[in-house]
Formats: sequence, C-alpha cells, structure tokens
Amino acid sequence: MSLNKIEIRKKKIINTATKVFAQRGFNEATISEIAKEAKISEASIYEYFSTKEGLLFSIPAESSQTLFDTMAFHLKLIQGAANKLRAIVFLFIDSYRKNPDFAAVLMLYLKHNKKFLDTEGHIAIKAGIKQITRVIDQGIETGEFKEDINPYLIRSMILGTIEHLVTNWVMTGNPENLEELIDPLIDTIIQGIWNTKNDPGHWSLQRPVKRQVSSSEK
Amino acid sequence: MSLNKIEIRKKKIINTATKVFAQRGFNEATISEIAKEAKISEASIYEYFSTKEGLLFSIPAESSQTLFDTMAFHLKLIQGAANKLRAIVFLFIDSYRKNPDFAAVLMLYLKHNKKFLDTEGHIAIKAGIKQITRVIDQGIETGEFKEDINPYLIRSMILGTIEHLVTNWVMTGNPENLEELIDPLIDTIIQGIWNTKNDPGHWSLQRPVKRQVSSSEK
Amino acid sequence: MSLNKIEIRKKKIINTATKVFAQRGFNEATISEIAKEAKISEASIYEYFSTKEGLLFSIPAESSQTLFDTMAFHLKLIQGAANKLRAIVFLFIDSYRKNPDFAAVLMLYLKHNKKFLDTEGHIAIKAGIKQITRVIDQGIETGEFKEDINPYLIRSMILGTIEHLVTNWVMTGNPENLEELIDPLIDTIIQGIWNTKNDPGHWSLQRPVKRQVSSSEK
Amino acid sequence: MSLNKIEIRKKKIINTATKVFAQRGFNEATISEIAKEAKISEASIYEYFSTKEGLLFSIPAESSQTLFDTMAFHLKLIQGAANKLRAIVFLFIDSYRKNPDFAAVLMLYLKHNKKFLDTEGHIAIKAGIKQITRVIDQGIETGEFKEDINPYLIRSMILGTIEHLVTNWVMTGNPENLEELIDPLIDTIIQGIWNTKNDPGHWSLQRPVKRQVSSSEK
DNA sequence: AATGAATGAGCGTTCATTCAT
DNA sequence: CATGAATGAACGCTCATTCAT
Repeated sequence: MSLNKIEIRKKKIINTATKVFAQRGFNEATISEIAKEAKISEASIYEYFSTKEGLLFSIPAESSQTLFDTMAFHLKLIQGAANKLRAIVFLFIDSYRKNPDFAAVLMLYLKHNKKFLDTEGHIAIKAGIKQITRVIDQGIETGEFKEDINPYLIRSMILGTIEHLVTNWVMTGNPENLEELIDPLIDTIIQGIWNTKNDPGHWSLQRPVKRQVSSSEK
Repeated sequence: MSLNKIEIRKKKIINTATKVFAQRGFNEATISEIAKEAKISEASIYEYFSTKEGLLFSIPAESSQTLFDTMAFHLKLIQGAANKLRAIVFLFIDSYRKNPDFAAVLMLYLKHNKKFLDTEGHIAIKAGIKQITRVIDQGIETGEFKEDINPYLIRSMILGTIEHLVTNWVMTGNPENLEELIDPLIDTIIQGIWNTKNDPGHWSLQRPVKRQVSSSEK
Repeated sequence: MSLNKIEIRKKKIINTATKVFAQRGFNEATISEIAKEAKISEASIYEYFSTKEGLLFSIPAESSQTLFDTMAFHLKLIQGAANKLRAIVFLFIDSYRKNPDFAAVLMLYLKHNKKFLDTEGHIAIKAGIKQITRVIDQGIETGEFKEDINPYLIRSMILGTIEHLVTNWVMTGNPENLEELIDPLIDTIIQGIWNTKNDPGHWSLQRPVKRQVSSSEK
Repeated sequence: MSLNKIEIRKKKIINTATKVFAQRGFNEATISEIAKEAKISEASIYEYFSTKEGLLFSIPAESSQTLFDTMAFHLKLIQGAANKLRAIVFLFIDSYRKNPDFAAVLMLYLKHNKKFLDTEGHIAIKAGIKQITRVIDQGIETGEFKEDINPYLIRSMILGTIEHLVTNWVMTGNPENLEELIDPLIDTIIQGIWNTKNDPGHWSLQRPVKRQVSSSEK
C-alpha cells in the first residue's frame, strides 16, 4: 500500500491540480500555478502527464476506483435491489460531499468533455455506472421492480439528479445539506418503479433496512 | 416581428456562434472562425458583443425566452399538475431536439459556467425554471401530489434527468429517440409523488389526457 | 473675424482634441472619445482632419499664430533687446499658463515628434522662434550684449528653460507659480550676456523698465 | 563585473530595444521587431519585462546609474561650485553624445511620460539631479554664487538647456558639435549667478582650471 | 530524475479609417 | 454635409510545451 517517491509526487500533482482546477476553473488555471502550489517544477509535471488536459483526465482515476470498489463491496452485503440503489445514491453523494474539489472538477470539467469519453478514467466510471444498471436489472428479475421499466432511464434519473444536485452545490453552495435529499430521492424513484403486483406494500415500510445500511457507511 | 438590419446581423452572429461553439467547443472555437462562417468581420462581432464569453452568454437569451413563453402559454391550457409537468418535460426535450447546437452549447458550456450565473441569460432561465416549481406547489395544494414531497428535489429530478439525457445525446448521439423517454420519465416521477390517499388509482390511467396534450404539441 | 459654421465645428474639434489629448495622452485618447466629447460624429472629424496625427498637428496652428502675432506687436513697442527678451519670456509663459491643455499637448506630444517637423504648424512656430534670435542679434549689434555670445545657444537657453519648467508644470503641477520665475530667469541670462564694457552697470538696475513692460501685458 | 547569462540576455534586449525605439519611435516599434533584431523570441522578452512600456521604463536604469556614479566620483575631485557645475554639464552632454540612441529614448519617450514618473528608473534620475541642486546650494553657502538666486531655477536652466539642445540634436542632427556649446553655456550661467561682491573678477579668469577637468574626462 | 530557461504558435481585442446612405 | 455602421490590419501578450543541463 505504501507509495514510492514517484507515486507520491504524482499524487501531489493530481491533488494540487484538482484543487486549482476546482477553484480557478480549468481554462483559467495555469500549469505554472499548479507547479507553484505543488512546489514542483512545471517541467516535472510534464514528466508525469503529457498535457494539461491529460492531467485533468488523470484526476478521476483513483478516486473513482475507490468509490466503485467501495460500492461493489457494500452491494454484496445488502439485500434487495431497492436497498442497493439507496446505498448507491448514498455512496455517490457522500463521496462528492467529502471531496468537493474532486466533485467540482468532475461535474464542471470532465462530465461535459467529449475527449474525456475516450479516456482511461472514463472507462472506469462507465464500469462503475454499470453496477447501477445491474442492480436495476436484478430488481426486475426478482420481481421487486416492474417489468416494463427502462433501466437506462432509471439509471439516468438517478445519475442525472445526483449530477444536478451536486453541480448546483459546487457552483452555488446550495443545497447545504445534500444528504437530506438522499432518502426522498430514492423513495420517489423506488415508488415509481416498485412492482405493486408482487408487493402491494410500500417501499417506505422497508426503511429499517436502509437505516442499517446508512449507519454502516460511516 | 420583422427584424431590422442590425438585429438580423446580430442574430446571424449568434446563430453562427452557436453552431461553431457546438461543433468545435467553446475554447477551441475562434472568433475568426465565427466571423468567416458568418461572413462578417471579426471587428463587427465586437460591435455587438464585448467579449467572446459575452457572445457565448448571449446565446440563450432569445431561445430560452421563446421556450419559456411557449411553456407559459401551454400551461394555461392544461388541467392538472401532473399533466402540466408532462407538458414541461415534453417542451424541454422537444426544444432541445429541434435545436441540437443550442442544446449542446447550453449543456456543455453554459450550465457549468459560474460566470454565467450573473448573466441576463441565466436570469431568464431561472425565471423559466420557477414555472416548474410553481406547478409542483400547485399539485401539492390541490392534493394531486403528496403533501410531504420536496418541490426542490422533484424539480431537480426532472431537470437533472433531462440534462443528463440531453447531454448524453449531444455528446454521443444516444439515445437517438429522446422523445420515447418522455412518457416513462414522467410516469415514474408522478407515480413517486402521486397522492394515493386522495386518488388510489394510478397515474397511468390518465394517459389518454396526456396523449392529447402530446399530440397538440406538434 | 466671425467664423462660419464649418470653422466653428473645426474649432470645436480642435479644442476638444486638445483637452482630450492633454488629459488622456495622445495614444491613449481615441477618436471616438473626442467625437463623443465634441458631440460630433467620428466620421465628421475625418471630414476636417485626414488622420488622428493630422488632428494633433493642427492644434498649434492658431494658438501659436496668436502668440507670435502678439509677440511681434509688443516687441515693436519695447526698447532694448534685454527688455524685449523679457517680454518674450513673459509672453510665452503667460500663454502656456493660460492654456494648460494646449501647453501639455505642445510639450508632451508635439515638441518631440519628428513628423511634426515637416508640418504647417511647426513652420509657424519656427517663424515665431526666429523673433527671439532676431532680438538677440539686435542686442549684439547695438552693443547691449557681448559680441562673442552664441545666439543659438542663448535662444536654446531661453526656450529650453521655459520648456523644462512648463513640462514639469503640466506633468506634476509644480512649480505652482510659474510667473515668479520669469524675472530671475531673465535676470540671470541677461547678466550672463550683458556687455559690461559698454555698460558697466548691471542689468538689475534697469528693473523699472521691465516693470512697466510687465504691467502693460495684462 | 562579469554578467551571467541571464543578465547578458536582458542587456541585449534593453540595448536592442533602445536602438529600435530610437530609430522607429516607441509606438511604431513592435515587440516582434525588437525580438527579431535581438535574435530572441518575443515570449522571452516577456520573461524579463512585463509589458512593452515596462521595457521602455527599464532602459534608463543602468545608463543613468553609471552616469550619476561617474558624476559623484568626479564632483569629489573638483574644487569650487562653478567648476563642479561645468563638470556636470560636460558629463551629461558627453554621455548623451556617446549614446545617441539612449539620449533619443530619454528625450523623446521617457521625459514626457507621466507613467515614467512613478518608476524605478525615474527615481534614480531624480537622485542624480539632486546632485546639481546640492552643488548650487554649496556655491551659495561658500559665497561663490549670489545669495538670492533660486537653485531650482538655475537647475532648471541647466537641465532645460541641455534637454533642448540634445532633443534638437537627436531629432534633426543639429548642432553637430554639441560639446562646443558646453563652455559658453556654463559661462553664461555662472556669470549670471556669480557673486561679484566677494569676487569682483570674472568667472572666465578661471578657465585654466576647467580645461584640466575637461581633459581628464576623455 | 528534476528543472530553469526558452519559445512557438496563436488569439482576442482595439481603433483609425472608410463608405453607403 | 453629416453620420451610423462596418472593417482591415495589427499587436501585445499568454501559456502549454520543450530542451539543455
């Protein structure tokens, strides 16, 4: 787990770049600025990253991997597609809340960059996102969710809402308490896709289960 | 309705800029490129728009106004908050589908630009978005929607999902048939917020109403 | 003496230009600025003056002529080269003091412009300056001044000192009381060139004569 | 005394800029021209000087310092305020004659630039000029000069005349033999301020002393 | 491996000037 | 005659990137 010298320098550059990009904007930020802040020469940055955009694209690699690994780990422990979806939403939002600079870079400079699509970092993200689709598919198979729902749409609703909320948050500082929206969000979606034929009860009855998940995420 | 010569030139610049920004990206695009494409001198562009970014920020003004005016008009004709929400989603997506370059500029270069927030154009957009909140509030008041829903969240779900879908569409070309997602999207959300105490029936029963609205939107 | 409409417009442009050039600097000033201030269109300025620099070069024409005409008039009334030189210095400094914007333009933007040398305006100035040389030559001929002085040098001392003082004044505001330096300046120079062989007395003894000249200049 | 590589480059830029500004004029000259002439990239110029005007303002720093240091050195060796003033005039004119490009830049583009007043280079010049005032004050104290002369005026006469002569020279090429005006200039001024009460003799009797100073300045 | 120094390449922007009305 | 509108022609300046040490 210990990083060698090179990895440490690389990490320092990425962390500094994340911070500088988030605060000043990608285009406004300069390599010289990042170098100065990281106390590393500009030339050295180019030892590790081939271009300024390459540096930007390297930012999500690790953080995303960590998030999606954590996600995979938890999903195994949780029963039921609905509960799993809730965990996913929670983990996403929690991760962004804890890394606001990273969230800003992701939401403002990566998610809308066509060149990012062909990137290592984006592939990792796509893989992570597939976990959502898988959970939805699972929910349909087990009869938890309606048969006729469109998994791509549901996934887009989840991601889109999160992105919208987090983007608003990094841009304006609102809403201050992102986490408070997790339960209502997931409730609304689950209720919209819940298969009442198999289970006429309401999703909200299963809250206790969710609470446990929630507390285990500390 | 007829535009004078200056207004025509201004419009031509905005239209060309929209196209060029959409195709080449805001930073990659140059004023010289826009000028050449619009067959207008670079200097003339600066007669009308003080900076390149100012030109970018001027793009949404008119289109947005048109969209939100149309929206206000239709909302008056439609009964029921649920039906109104559906119309809103339809109008948004339809408008983006018909103006892909504008959609691209909005989704990729405006929505994530902090400086845009202080802009005339953004104020117009904010006013338009308030219409959504108003409809949701209305739905709660009339008992159509549950009492305990968070209007900000519901609005964010609607906008976030649309943004996510449209962004994907302008970036990758998928999904090709955005419109097909309108019904399922609105169904899912309405079902999530439908007040079953007052109306145990399902939203989906009201489809015929929606269909009419839909066809009237041509 | 009455000016026709065209001459009035021309004069207004020149006066405004003098003011704007003095306050903002020749290069920093724009034609648009002058046009706005003079409430005349930019294009109209080009009706009267072929280029921005041409406008600058047109500024001294009239003022200089007036100054040198006044000078010629007074010189005829005054007896003695020394007294005449004093009158000259007085008239120069007085004229600059009364037209600070003109003085600034002359000292800061005309006197050091090589292109100005070939100009109508400069020819007028040269003619005016010749009056100084003529007075010095006269003083030598009449035996008032030493035989071996260099008229070009004496003229340069007079002009150079005035230019230096006035330049300082327009740039910094000091010295506030330019007029107070007229007497000491002329005293020092005259004493330096006074022919003591013919008149062992001192120039300063002739003060009463100067005083009269001075009061006649009101 | 040996300059490192960077200092050499900086010096090369300043020298080239001095030449180009002198020959083409400050506004007409372009950075690209200077870069080409100095065989250094335009960007490199901006490594050392933040703006074109900053480059202009950096020109006098060194040359002025050298002149004023030389001046201070010689003034210590020379007896008598009058002799000292002569040395000062000589050193000024000699320095300009040997560096005509520098003289041109100083006379045409620096001395009349308000922004230059706040500059490092101007502060050095002011300090140098104070030496003149000091010598004049000294002359008054020792009784060499009259008690009632205005040191500021005398200093202005010396500087003004030099500036006028040098400006004429750099603009038109005349007078070709500036040095020949040194003696008459200083004679005239000294005679104008010489205290005949203490020393009824004439300044011109002291010529032999001056001659020695003069020859030591080669 | 690390960096100080150097630069190529380009772009937004400004105005003096012109022209059609 | 007067001008609103249009533009040609430059130029200063910035950085991402490279190179020599």
